[in-house]
Amino acid sequence: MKRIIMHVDLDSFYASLEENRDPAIKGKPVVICVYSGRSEESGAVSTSNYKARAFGIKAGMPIVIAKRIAKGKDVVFLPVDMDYYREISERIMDLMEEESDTMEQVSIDEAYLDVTELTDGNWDKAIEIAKSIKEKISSQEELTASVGLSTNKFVAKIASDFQKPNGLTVVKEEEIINFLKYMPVSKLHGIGEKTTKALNDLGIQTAKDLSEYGLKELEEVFGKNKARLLHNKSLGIDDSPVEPREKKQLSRIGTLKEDTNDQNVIYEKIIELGKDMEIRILKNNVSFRTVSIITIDTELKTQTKSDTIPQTREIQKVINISKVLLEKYLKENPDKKLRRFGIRISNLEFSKAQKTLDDF
DNA sequence: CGACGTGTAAC
DNA sequence: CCTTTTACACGTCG
Repeated sequence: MKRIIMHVDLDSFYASLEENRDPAIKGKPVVICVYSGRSEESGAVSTSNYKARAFGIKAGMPIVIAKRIAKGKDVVFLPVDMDYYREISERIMDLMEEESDTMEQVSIDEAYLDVTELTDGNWDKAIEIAKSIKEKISSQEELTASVGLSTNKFVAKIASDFQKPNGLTVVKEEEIINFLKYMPVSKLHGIGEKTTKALNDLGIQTAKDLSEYGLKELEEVFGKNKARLLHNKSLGIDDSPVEPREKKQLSRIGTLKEDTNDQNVIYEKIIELGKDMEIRILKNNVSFRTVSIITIDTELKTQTKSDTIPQTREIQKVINISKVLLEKYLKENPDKKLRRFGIRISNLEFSKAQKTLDDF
C-alpha cells in the first residue's frame, strides 16, 4: 500500500509559548535569545515570532543587530527557557504519537507520523487526523501547527512549510511533480547553502531544472551517491521509513568569557560542561565509548579531537580525556586562541534498568 | 573494518 | 557580530 506520511511543525514554538505564559506580551513582536555571556548583549537569536520576522529579525541573527532593528519599537526580548519548552513539547509529542502508527521526532518542535495503517491508506481519514491533531494542540496548549501530508517524509516536510503558520497542505502522489516544479532547490530539505550555490553555478534553480539535468553530469560534480540523492529529491522520491530515533551522541558546548589558550581557564569550562553532561548521562541511562572535544577558535574554525576507550558511564573519564585532548590541541595549535569549547560522548549504549555499583 | 577528523545540513 | 545540538556522509589511516 502507498504510505501516508504527515509532518507536523509547531509554529514559532518558543515565542508562542512565551506569549501564552505572559499575556502582557501577546500580539507583540517577540524575540527569543541565546545569550552567550561574553557581554551584556552578546549572543544570537534562537526564534522570533511572525511580528518580529516582519521587521527582519530572524533566527541566527546576532542579538545586537536585532536590537538595532528593534530600536524605538515595542519588541520583547527574552532568554530561552529550554526546560519549559521541553516539558510542553513532550506533552504534544505524546498526543501525536497516539494518533499514528509510528512517530519520528525530529526536534523539539517537529515530528513525522506514519498514518498508513491507521487510515487504511485513505486520504480523507488522514486529513481528519491532521485536523484532529491541530485541534488538540490548539485547545490543550493554545498553539498552532503547520502540517504537511504526502506519500513520503521529504514531500510531507516541504508541504508543511508551504503554508505557514497554521497551515494544512496535502500533496498526493500524482500532485508531487507539479507541487515541486517551480520550487527553488534551496527549499528542498537537505539542500543547504553550499549545494544550492553549486547547483546555481550549473544553471539549476528549480526542482524541475534539477530533474532535467543529466544524472551522469550530476555525478561528475557531486559523486554517485549525492547525485542520486539530488535526483530523487528533484522528483520527490524518498523511501526512508518513519522510525523512532535513538540518540547517537550527546554534546555540550559553551562560549568562553574571552578568547583564551589558558589551559586552566578551559579546564574550568570542562568541569562546568561535565556537570551538565553527568546529569544527562544519568537521565538517559547511557554509557559510552568515545569522548570528544570540540574547539572553535577566534576565526570560528571548528576542530574536533576524540579518543575511544572501553565502555564506561563515569563522568570522570569524560573530564580526564577532555583535558588530555585539550593539551594535545594546544600543543598542535600554539598560536591559536579559543572562543568556544565543547565536549561530546558517542558510541552510546542505552540500558533499560538503572545500573548501580552493585551490578559489578 | 573501526577510529578519527572534516564538511554539510537542519533546528 | 557570530548560539546550540545532532546526524550523516566521506576521506584517510593503520
